[in-house]
Amino acid sequence: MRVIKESKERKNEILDIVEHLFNEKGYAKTTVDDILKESGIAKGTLYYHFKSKEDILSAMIERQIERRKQSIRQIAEDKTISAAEKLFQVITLLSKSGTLADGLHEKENSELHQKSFTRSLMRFAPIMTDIIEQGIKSGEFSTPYPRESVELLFCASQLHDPGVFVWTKEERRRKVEAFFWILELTLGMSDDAKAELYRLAGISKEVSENNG
Amino acid sequence: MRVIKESKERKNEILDIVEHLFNEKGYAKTTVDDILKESGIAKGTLYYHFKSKEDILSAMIERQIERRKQSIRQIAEDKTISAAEKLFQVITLLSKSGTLADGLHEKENSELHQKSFTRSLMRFAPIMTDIIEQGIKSGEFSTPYPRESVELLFCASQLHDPGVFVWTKEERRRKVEAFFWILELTLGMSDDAKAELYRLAGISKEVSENNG
DNA sequence: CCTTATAGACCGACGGTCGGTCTAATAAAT
DNA sequence: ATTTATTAGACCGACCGTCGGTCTATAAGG
Repeated sequence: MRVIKESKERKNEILDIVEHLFNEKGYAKTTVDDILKESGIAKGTLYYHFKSKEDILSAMIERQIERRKQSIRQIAEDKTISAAEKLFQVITLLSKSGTLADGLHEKENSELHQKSFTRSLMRFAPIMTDIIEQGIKSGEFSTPYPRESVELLFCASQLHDPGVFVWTKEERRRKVEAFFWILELTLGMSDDAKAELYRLAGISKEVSENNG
Repeated sequence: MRVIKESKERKNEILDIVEHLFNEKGYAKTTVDDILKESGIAKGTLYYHFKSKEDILSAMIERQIERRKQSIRQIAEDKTISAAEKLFQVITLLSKSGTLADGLHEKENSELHQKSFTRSLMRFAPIMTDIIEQGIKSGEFSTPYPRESVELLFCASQLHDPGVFVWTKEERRRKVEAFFWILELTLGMSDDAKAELYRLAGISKEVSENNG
């Protein structure tokens, strides 16, 4: 019965399970006993590793963010592609599965959503700002407020999160269009950069369509 | 002890009290018993008028939104001022006391915040879009996406909500600057409109300074 | 004028859920 | 031998929500 694992390993195991549970039933509706049942550990064990249910949530979000941060950083440091393409890749990455946790169409997940949103912005914005500044140096972009533009775009992405707002197909199409339009405008994209963005967006149109 | 009132009246009385309590302690940390104690009614009475704690939250938010909607509509229908000034007045109105409820510097108010945010956007955006379209007709603004621009600006206002993000004074200054810059850009403001906006923003600079 | 009835507002003890604590025993690792 | 990880689950207390019953007002019937 008794299996001993390193704290790190056990923690990750628990986080795997709550990630699954929270995304399925939502944070509030997942009880601690659910987590226990699913992971087959005792209550004492859970509270040995985490100090509260919310602590588990924070840890899960932090882990998710850290993973994405690595992916984003990798894109940002890629020397073989333009800033415009980097930006596009990051947007694609983030729009996959909402900005945050997977498929929480549920309301009531405000805690998860809110926490994930603010933490993501704080952690991703600096890297994305780097990308914009690379683009400014290379002449692709031109804006007096790179950081603030990134933050704005980040906020705007909430509009496309089906867990927050529900739109019709047509509304969604318009909103995606508008998003790209605002992107060009606020970043002051050069004609070349625009062309590249549209080329990329054209190729993988699924991005905007999967997102509902 | 027993005082009998009409349902409407009692409901409003309760909503007055929860408005106060939720803004002071937050939704999650306010217990139903707190509401009872503060309003001097019994539990059964509360649940006679509302079906759940969350129902109370919804009702409170709905009432707040309805009030603001009246104010915004009034501004939108004012025939004596320009669209630029209308927009400015609406922004001022909304930024007063955050986008939503007053002074919830607390985290953990995600429920209140989230609900209020989405409901506000859905209810206010149409009226604000009207204002933009008036501005387009009068030549003050020019944009292919009036509705989407409004939504974007609305989302962006979260960045200035001290209950969501905490910035230094300098950061906040920059963000307000950036906000106005993006406003001009996305709405395609004419030089006249820009000038008017800056005149108005200059006069009541307190707006951006009170907001922290 | 005096009962009787009906409805709607009101009451508060109680039930059930859920997060979190505590204890006491135990096994593996160092 | 001490520390670290684990187990099992009884127990606690805070909370939300329910339920049976009560009070008041107004109206109808005698």
